[in-house]
Amino acid sequence: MKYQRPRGTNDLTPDRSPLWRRLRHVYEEVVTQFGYAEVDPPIFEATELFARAVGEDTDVVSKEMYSFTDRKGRSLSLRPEGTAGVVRMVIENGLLGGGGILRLAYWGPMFRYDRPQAGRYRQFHQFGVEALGEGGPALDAELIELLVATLRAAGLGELRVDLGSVGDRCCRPAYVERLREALTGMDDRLCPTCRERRVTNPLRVFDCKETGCHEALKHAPRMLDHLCDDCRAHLERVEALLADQAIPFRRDRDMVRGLDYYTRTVFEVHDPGLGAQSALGGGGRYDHLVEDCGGPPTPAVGFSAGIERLLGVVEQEGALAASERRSYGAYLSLMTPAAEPHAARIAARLRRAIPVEVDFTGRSLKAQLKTANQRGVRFAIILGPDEIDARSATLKDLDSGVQKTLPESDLLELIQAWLASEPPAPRAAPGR
RNA sequence: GUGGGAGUAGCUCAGCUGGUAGAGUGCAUGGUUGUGGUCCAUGUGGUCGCGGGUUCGAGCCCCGUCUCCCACCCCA
Repeated sequence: MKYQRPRGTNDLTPDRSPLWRRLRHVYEEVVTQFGYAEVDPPIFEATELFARAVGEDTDVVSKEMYSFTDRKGRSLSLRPEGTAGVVRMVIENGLLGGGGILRLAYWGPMFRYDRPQAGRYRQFHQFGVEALGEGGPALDAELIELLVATLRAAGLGELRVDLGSVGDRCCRPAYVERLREALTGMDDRLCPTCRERRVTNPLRVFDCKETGCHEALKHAPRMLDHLCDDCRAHLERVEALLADQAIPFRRDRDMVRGLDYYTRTVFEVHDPGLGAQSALGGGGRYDHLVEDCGGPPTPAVGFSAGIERLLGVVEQEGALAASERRSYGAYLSLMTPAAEPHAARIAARLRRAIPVEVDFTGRSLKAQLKTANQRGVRFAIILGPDEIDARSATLKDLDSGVQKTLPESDLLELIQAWLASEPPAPRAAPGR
């Protein structure tokens, strides 16, 4: 094979696109029901935006970005996550002036140079929401509820919500100091990178890849145990609201998310049946990001969810199984090229009501009907020399095998009559 | 970034101790003069991922490389 797709990318092939479209539809429905408006920032932005928003020291920024310089020497990067772009858009377009909560949703491709694995790709897709302008815990709970609602609407049953808090500007500095002290005590057991992190960004030691560091950190102090009163109250309020909505969750003291901008609430949703890459979505509060990016002080919360992973679970569990087949469509079989004008005229008329596919191949009628059957359409329309002469068409119901030749002007009427009455037997093959 | 498994027909896979590449499915044609799904017959199908090496001879052994899968880790 001469060309293959770049490592870690996927082709959305026709057999999977119907399911993809149904997920997209579920996302649109739920997001609309919760009052979120869709936005779509570009898939590349100034590298600096991501470095600033996500954090220079994070894995994502330091080694997973697809960065390039354009023809004028500017450094740009394919977006590794969605929040930074949305925040930039909000500030640049002055969307915060409206009062009330600004509720936004997005869906699109993200890029991270990572080692591919089941459920982990270099180009992957996320949908997510961002809610700006309100700092109270009720909004955090709403987002978790929205995420869970979407996953349930996609047909998932068992879900696990992990909840934590990374503190705020009141309690985090004190905790970081405490952590730094603890790290100093175990200096000899840390890798060189972590020894450096101890000075620059102690929180990042928690996502070190070295097994030795992992062991050493088992008993390091956790943010969750050192929250200030406000942060603790916030977390407990979120938990109470979730309990009230009958959303099962558990506290996760080890949760440290890979992006620097989070404050207070952080959460992830997992599917227990998924294996190593079990996180379907995650997010949290980011009360200072808008300000840090040059906007007015604005508290906010957001999350994103991985569509490929969701698709995997949906396929695996057979949820959303009913296929999107064009059971009401028609397949036009031409027995001679002379029927082409006739076919075009009929197709144009029928397409106002039903999907129509025309077979121009000149193959045998037998072969064309076989294809019609595979397409899963209800009707075949046969156009041969007799039909051309009489300006008629032969309509065949592929479910019952019944067929009738009639003037082309009466075709649509008969199709609609046949559609109104259920076919005698259930359809044999589901087609695609 | 680390470790393990795999790559053979469009698809799913078999291929012994190194000795002339197989099955199922799909596709095509026929059994049917202009009629699908089931069945039968016949046919079509290959850079054995790519590059190098060992050998009289490599799908099989060795080295390199690419890709996929699984796990660690991280996350979506």
